[in-house]
Amino acid sequence: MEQMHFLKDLFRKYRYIGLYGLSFAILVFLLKWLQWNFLIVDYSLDIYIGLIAVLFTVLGIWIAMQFAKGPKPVAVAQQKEDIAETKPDIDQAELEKLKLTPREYEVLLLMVKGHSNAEIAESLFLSLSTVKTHASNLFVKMDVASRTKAIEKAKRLRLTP
Amino acid sequence: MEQMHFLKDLFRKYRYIGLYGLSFAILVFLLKWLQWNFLIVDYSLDIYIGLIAVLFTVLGIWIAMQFAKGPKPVAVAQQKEDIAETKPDIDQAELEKLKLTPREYEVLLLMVKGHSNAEIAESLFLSLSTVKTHASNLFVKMDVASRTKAIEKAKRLRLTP
DNA sequence: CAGCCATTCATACTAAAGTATGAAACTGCC
DNA sequence: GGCAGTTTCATACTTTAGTATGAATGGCTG
Repeated sequence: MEQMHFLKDLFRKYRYIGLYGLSFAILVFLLKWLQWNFLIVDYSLDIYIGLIAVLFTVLGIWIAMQFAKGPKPVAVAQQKEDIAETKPDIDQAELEKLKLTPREYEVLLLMVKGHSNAEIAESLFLSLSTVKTHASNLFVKMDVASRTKAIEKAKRLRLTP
Repeated sequence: MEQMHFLKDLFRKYRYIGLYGLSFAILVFLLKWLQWNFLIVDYSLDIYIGLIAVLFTVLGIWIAMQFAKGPKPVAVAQQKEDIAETKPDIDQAELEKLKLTPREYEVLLLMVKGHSNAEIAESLFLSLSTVKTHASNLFVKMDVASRTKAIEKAKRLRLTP
């Protein structure tokens, strides 16, 4: 039981790294395939190189985007500052008054985008139960009675991009 | 004078694209250099490919980060103007596409304000049942599955003030 | 006037949201 | 190590939202 739980935790922690690893592996296969289908037919090496360059540039952008919107355990304060810099539309003062936890804020962001609890659970790799807990605590802190009111208030106080 | 200003604006707008182009050019030179210094010495092609992959992944991440840092002061000002211009009015065309009945639109307006079905019923002097009917028909016409998605779509398409 | 549409409401049902409570594990801090 | 706060999850429950179906009314129109 203990070990099962340990493995579960391990999986959760390194899920993203695993995903990137898998993606990388798939790319390598893709490259090998390209190598056989382009080089053998005696196409220019430059084209092959170019393809790789574009492919990996896209990969890099994708990775950066994943990290940008992904979990940031400690760097939430930094993230908030970044948002404050890039999206002047957010009322940082109002946001801090509410004392939302990073996770609660993430849930709020997806809520505002119109996602259901189930969808939020999938996006954040959480159980439905956990999302409900975050949502409920969120409503208390925001002093609202439902998600629609939370969305309205978030928009009105400019708490979200 | 006019033309100078125009060129200045042009430069400002496409400065980043220029920078990326320049970076890209430098990279291509770098690659050619690598090609001569590795391939000629008969190193494995795979190592060369690997280097390119890593290099362009990093390039991709860098590009993404540059964009993540966001549009600069001028762009932001422009963005604000756009918002100021476009926010107050309603996209009549999009609204008419949906063919909502007047009553359905009233319900939608209150929905966006965060009201529950019960509150809407009170506001419009209707039974809860009727509000539900309007809401349900509304969702079909808007092609959404829930009120939160309807709210998000209404905001996005600027169907409400 | 018959037909269409909008509006209203009811009933009955399913699905989702929201609340309450308890619990386990981790983090950062003194 | 103990403590406060965060995160995660479960279970059980109530409330609200949403769907389906049917039906009555009134306005408008060809």
